[in-house]
Amino acid sequence: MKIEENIAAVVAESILQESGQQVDPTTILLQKTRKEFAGDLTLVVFPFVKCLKRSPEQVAELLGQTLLRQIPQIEGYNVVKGFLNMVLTPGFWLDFLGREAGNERFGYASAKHEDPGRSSQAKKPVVVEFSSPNTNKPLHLGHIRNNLLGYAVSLLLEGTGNQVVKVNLVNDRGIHICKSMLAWIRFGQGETPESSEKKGDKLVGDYYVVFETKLRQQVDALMKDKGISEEEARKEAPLMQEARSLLRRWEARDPEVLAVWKQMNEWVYQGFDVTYKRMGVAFDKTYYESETYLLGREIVSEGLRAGAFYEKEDGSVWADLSEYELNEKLLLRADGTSVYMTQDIGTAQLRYDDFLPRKMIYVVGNEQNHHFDVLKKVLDTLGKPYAAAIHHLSYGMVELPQGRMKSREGTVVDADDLMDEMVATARKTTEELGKTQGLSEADKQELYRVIGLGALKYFILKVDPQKNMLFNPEESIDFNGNTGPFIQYTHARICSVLRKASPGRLKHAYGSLEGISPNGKEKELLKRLHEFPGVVLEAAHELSPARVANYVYEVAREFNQFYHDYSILNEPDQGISDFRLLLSQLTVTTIRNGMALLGIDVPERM
RNA sequence: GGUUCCGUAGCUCAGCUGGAUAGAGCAACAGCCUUCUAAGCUGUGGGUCCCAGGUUCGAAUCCUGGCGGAAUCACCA
Repeated sequence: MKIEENIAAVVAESILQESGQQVDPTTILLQKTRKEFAGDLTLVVFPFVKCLKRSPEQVAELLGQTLLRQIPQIEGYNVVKGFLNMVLTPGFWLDFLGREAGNERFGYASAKHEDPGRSSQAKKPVVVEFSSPNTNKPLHLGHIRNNLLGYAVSLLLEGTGNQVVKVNLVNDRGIHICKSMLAWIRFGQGETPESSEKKGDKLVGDYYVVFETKLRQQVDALMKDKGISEEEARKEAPLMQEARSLLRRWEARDPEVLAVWKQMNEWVYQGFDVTYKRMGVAFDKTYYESETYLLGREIVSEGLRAGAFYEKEDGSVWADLSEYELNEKLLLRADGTSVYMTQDIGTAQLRYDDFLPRKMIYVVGNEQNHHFDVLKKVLDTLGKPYAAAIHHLSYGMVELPQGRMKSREGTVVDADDLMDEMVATARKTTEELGKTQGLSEADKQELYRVIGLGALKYFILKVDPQKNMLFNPEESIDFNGNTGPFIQYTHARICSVLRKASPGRLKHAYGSLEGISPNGKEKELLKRLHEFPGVVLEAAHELSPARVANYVYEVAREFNQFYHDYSILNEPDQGISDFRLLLSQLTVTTIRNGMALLGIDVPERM
């Protein structure tokens, strides 16, 4: 039993004895003692003063005495106002260290879905959708946040015992890809990634820009010549009409159009693969909108027959959600073609049929909050059992100093470029510090990659997903302070110490903890490490990798303070030296596992 | 206009289900490398936690109302 539970039980019992009243277990609030007070755990006694009819100090004193008597791991206490600060025995902390220092999986939970004793519900997987790119443009900084967040959340859920299925939903059809196709057909002269030595997604993205540029010219001319509004001009522009016609031909399965479409998407996927691989993300399954929208269309038609939806005179199909304050929502156009919502209805069903998940998490920007409210309601209206299983993990936008990224203003931060820059900065900084002697060229390249990507990933993941975040391209991402490289550096530093310890030292050290009394810094660090499994659980529960990121930073900071003040290997007292070695060992595991849960690698040297 | 989210130091961000004197980093300034990696450590300055009420023994945290910002309310995705 955890000591916190033990204390809570004694407190509840004690209050029952004194007052005859049952206390609400949630009012027994144990927190770690603040640094400026003596003690390890603090109980807030204010909630109990009323029923015990005594002053806060008296209540704290009473509970303190009882706890001291009944719980052997408590060796003392002090009372400050309504706070009871308890001091745990060195033995408690040393037991913890001895138990976990050799545990490579410290912080991870056992796999619940493989546990035969678990309920069938707990064994069901969680599906996490992220990335979800369009095939007309390369990935940018916004996608980076999405991918890193989705991947880290998947790792967190896996790390806490869930079976996770990572899925990508590629939006490979629609007017946007037709625009790229049209521009390529009209102006491309057969250009291919091979002929131009461009990444496939970049090539297709460039034609999207060509389309928009040429369209702009036509629109401007139309507005000037005919004096019509921009909106009308966009509709009338020949290029726009051709793009529409291309879409219709695509939906009609015109072989010529399908061939171009297939070819261009293939180029894009090859490009995306390179980017995903570099980013370090991967998927268990990829859905394509071109393969799911038909199912969505069927489900909507069924819903219409069943009376869940209604048809307008022009033949379009709508859901009436006005009773939920959500207005009406189009589900099928008059010409029978589908919209985004139609497609999402289809994929939800497909996903449910494929995996029977207990939860379906969608990592999608907060600009789509409304879309998911509607989706859940529509599925609910259809009586779909999985409507309640849908969870929109809504995250904030990445903004630039001048606001959102706008392709028209050329302020989009390209994912590949950004990763290149980060790695280049990592190389430059590392070379300046000159600590890589003895590393092969390949090792060095790998190190630059690990540091550059670590800096980028940590920068993104340390921010609470819900919040918008700012990225300033003018200032490169920092490598000092609360950053990925700082944490990686701390890891490398500890590895260096562990390498220098004579072989077999660690094993021998487990036996020699008896009689050690950790000093202030050591205990701070131990207490911090003790929190790790709880932090991981909370982070998984809240789907917030930021919790882990900020925690790991605290660990690294506290280790560096300890490292600065005390010697590990040069400590003359063998017992203390062994203890510090184990402390370092557990710290390195915590950093490595914590970073791994974020999808960030840590180097052994840097 | 309706709905949702956000507002904490000059800047970027923490602050867990309400708990003690609100914390880091960056930037600025001042120190610390013949000792296990100085991408480190220490110190100084820096706050009306947007504002006003309310609930509470106790509010940055919860409620109400303002103010400011963002998103959304598409036959775009």
